[in-house]
Amino acid sequence: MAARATHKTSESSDKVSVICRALRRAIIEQALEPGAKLPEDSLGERFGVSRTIARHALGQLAAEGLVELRRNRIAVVATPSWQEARDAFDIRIQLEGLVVRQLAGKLTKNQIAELNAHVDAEDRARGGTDAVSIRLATEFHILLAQMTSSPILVRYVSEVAYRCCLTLSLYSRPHSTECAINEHRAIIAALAKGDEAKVMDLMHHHLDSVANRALVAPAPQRGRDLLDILAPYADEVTSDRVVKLPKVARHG
Amino acid sequence: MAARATHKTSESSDKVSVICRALRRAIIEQALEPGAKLPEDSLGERFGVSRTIARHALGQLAAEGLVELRRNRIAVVATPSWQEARDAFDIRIQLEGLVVRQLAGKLTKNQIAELNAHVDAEDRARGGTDAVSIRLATEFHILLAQMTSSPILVRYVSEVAYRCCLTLSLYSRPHSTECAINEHRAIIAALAKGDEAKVMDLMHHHLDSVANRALVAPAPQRGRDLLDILAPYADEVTSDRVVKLPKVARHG
DNA sequence: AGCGCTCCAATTGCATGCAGTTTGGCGCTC
DNA sequence: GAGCGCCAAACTGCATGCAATTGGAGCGCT
Repeated sequence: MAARATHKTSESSDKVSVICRALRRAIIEQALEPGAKLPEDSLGERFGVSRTIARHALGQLAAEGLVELRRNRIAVVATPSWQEARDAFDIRIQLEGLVVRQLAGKLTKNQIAELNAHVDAEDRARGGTDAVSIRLATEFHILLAQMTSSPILVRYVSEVAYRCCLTLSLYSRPHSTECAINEHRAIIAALAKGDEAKVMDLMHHHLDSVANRALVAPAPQRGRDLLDILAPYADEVTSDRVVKLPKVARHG
Repeated sequence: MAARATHKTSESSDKVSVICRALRRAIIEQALEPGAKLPEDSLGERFGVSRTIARHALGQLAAEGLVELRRNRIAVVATPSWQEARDAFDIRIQLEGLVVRQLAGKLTKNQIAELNAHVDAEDRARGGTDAVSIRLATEFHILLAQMTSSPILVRYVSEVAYRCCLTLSLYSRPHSTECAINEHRAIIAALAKGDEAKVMDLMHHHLDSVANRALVAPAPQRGRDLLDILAPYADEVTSDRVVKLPKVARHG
């Protein structure tokens, strides 16, 4: 029972890691929505630490892509563009393909039981809020990744799954988690049977359908900053006056 | 001065990012070998910043997997296990497959020229040290990733490529970069022709062969004084507080 | 000599303080 | 009323200081 897969890279028990975990969870449960401000002072006060620590935690979360940090500006919860969301799902499909390929036919009975227990928990949570359902669904995938015992794979799958979580809260409409739960069960079954091709296919379609359910309109561009949109166009302008557009209000 | 296409996500111009870049480069050029100690004091002294900043930089590099951080212990350059190295290459193959799939047939003339120029540089560097060759080869892949304009893909490919760099310095024998250079040229050609299947295949075999050439047997490393190693990297730091000469005696 | 203990230098963990930058509101002008 | 500039509050960037922990040298015991 080697469940003690503590990542040596980070996530020990120092204060920074605690704050990271708390914020990460708050973000993926949508308690903190994309764009929410995260001033160092407030965080420090809230968690009973100094600004130094809060700052460090924000740095870590920025490295994971959950938080956006701009010099001299208040940190905010990341608001991925639609295209970034799409990219994140593409990457996720590849990575989780790697996971199930490694896992097919190699799961112990205990592991299968653990997975089933998790999905049961997802089932029980169906009555609750969407946020909790989404978190549990995400954690199912992370649990799978952990079973590979590959720290690198765990880290990347976790990160990208959290990112996808974030985009779900931005672009998805009221959620229907039930089919996802069934797909989870199907994946477990195929993994147990050791049918690698089948499980790869299942996982691919599972993630693809989640992505498609979530990322509906090709051009919502909600919450996207005008300057970002115009950035590629400004590159071709040679005048030095393009740098500063007046503060144009977003229509909306 | 030409407009810098710096990504805003991180790597701006604050001191932490500068130190991260310097250390990252020192690590992938094997000036800092896996296992090398990175005390906050020494880093701060060398780069002319306070320990707070050095610490923050170490945190970022740890998040990228280049540095290992253990509570109350001196940070060290990461020493991936052989298995982790193998996993990193597997992930890399998947991610770079995504890159070339997106890029096949979509490159502009300028981009193709840029790629060719880079490989030319690799060619010229063949007489130099292995470290530089390895860095250039890695940067070729990162350059490809950047052409997807997908920040997420760029970040993950960069990270995992750096990690692979690290393992190369641990497990590879005297390098033969020439075939890699030819493979780079072949990839460019296939990308330009838009032959997606071909380029996927080429990239897959390219990375696989690099991995197989590299991951053979461990090689022992010798240690050097940190401050000496970092001397050339500290030049980029613009601070009057930079300490010019090491004043820490090496053992013996 | 070999083994364990103690103690101190080295180093990290964290808070606080100060300086520089951004934000947003207020009043002034047109 | 809309725009512009100014100023204080809020906030970040960074250095420094102090307490806690580590590890290793030196010392004594067996």
